Amino acid sequence: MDTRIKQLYQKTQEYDGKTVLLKGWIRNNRDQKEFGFIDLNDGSTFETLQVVYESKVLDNYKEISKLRAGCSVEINGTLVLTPNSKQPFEVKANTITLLGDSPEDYPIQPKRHSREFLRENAHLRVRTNLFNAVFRVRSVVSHAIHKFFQDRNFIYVHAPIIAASDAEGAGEMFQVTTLDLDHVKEIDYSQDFFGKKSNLSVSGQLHAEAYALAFHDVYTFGPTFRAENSNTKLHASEFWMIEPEIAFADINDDMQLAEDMIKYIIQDVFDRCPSEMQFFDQFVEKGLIQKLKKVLNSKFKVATHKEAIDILLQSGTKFENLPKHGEDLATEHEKYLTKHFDGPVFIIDWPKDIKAFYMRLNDDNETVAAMDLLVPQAGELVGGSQREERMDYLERRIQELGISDKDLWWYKDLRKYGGCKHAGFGLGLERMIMYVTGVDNIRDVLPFPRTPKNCDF
RNA sequence: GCCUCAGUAGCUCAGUUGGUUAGAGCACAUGACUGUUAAUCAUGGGGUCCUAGGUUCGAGUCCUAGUUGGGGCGCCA
Repeated sequence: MDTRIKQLYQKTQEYDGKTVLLKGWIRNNRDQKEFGFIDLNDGSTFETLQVVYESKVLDNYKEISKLRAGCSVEINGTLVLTPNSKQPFEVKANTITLLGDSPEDYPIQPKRHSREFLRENAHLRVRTNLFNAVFRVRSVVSHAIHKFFQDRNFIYVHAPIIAASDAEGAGEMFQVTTLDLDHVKEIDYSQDFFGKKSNLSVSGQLHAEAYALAFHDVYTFGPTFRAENSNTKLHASEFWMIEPEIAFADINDDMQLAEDMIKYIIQDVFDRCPSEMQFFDQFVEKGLIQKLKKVLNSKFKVATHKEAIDILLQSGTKFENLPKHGEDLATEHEKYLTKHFDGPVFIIDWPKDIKAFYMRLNDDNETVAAMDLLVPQAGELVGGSQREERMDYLERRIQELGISDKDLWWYKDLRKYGGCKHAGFGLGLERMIMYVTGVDNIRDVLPFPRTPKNCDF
């Protein structure tokens, strides 16, 4: 039975002097006259293992010394402690067998590559330190999110991925159809698969609300699709979102939940990915660990939209877009605000005209109980609101915004039957990973990113 | 969608005012080396200078179009 390198790091003393069988990929191979060193990675951990091999032990020494980065090998050897060396232990090989060769044109070399080059080799880039670390953290963050909610008795809801309603008024959607578009002359949606026009989901929120009004506390966690022609470091056409929804709760409960969740995720990544975090801190964003520790130990700031605009107006900064009461924040405004507050900041009480129909109208009749959490680098990390639970208010907003409500009858039923105040938010998984790792491009935290004009792999 | 920058060896890049045979580091190949760890040292091979067209005695360099990628902004939970 083969051993994983992670086990060797976890129980080094137990393996001292023992024979182990390892399978993995060569990261680097340095040979000398009578002996050589292989840096082996088997994917079980960020760390590599140094394997020492000697000509007097291996009968295939010459061949092994020629193996290049990328080769997969099987190694039978003995673990020895090396307390005086750079690495705590190494494996002295008894036998090394080549399993899969790697020709000299293997794109991943033991050197620095540009992110752009690695994006074009998305199938191989995960073999580098950076992407190995990013995608292990992505897995750990995903698990942390489930742990956080499950520990709090939240129900995990699988919202549908295909939906007919575009009630949210969100942007462009990917259409789903089985019509033979190459031949159909006039499109008749009643002849389409669902008998009506359907799209990939842009949000699971409305469905989550239905389940929150039965389970009290729920969350969704799944892929989301946006067909916007957005070309930025923060936007992808396919990404993952987490959308908790809590009943008998208001906007303050909502913000508290978001803050607790984000801190929980950060702590869990610190606990489970210390090597990865060290790597990010050293090579991706200097001071990352300190920044996140500070976030863990401080209360998130809160400012109303009006206060935020005032701060911008009084800043003396010349913005390309003039900050204005009642209007949305531009990217440069968000950046200024996160710098001003020196950490995550909730912007609350947004003008109703620039927010969605389902957000609860405040008593001033001008603003809604919405909150956006802004963080440096990842921009809008969380967006949420208390939902409008009052039927008459909801119907008025639907009318004001000219939304077709024929698909919303079931959503309104949630108010008609046992309605209650409730709230929720959406967290962009990729933006969370960007924030935690310091990686500043969303295309580098998605395994095979989809963006406009790019659906390779 | 708008603006902007770039494309030179497998990778990262340099390339002067338009001038003779286009360079470096890493990688690769061969060799040296009894503890390397982004090993080191020596030698060597490796180029459709993104594509097409144009200006010129002469284009990697200048012009036009296309294409691919980066960045900024917008759109956007």
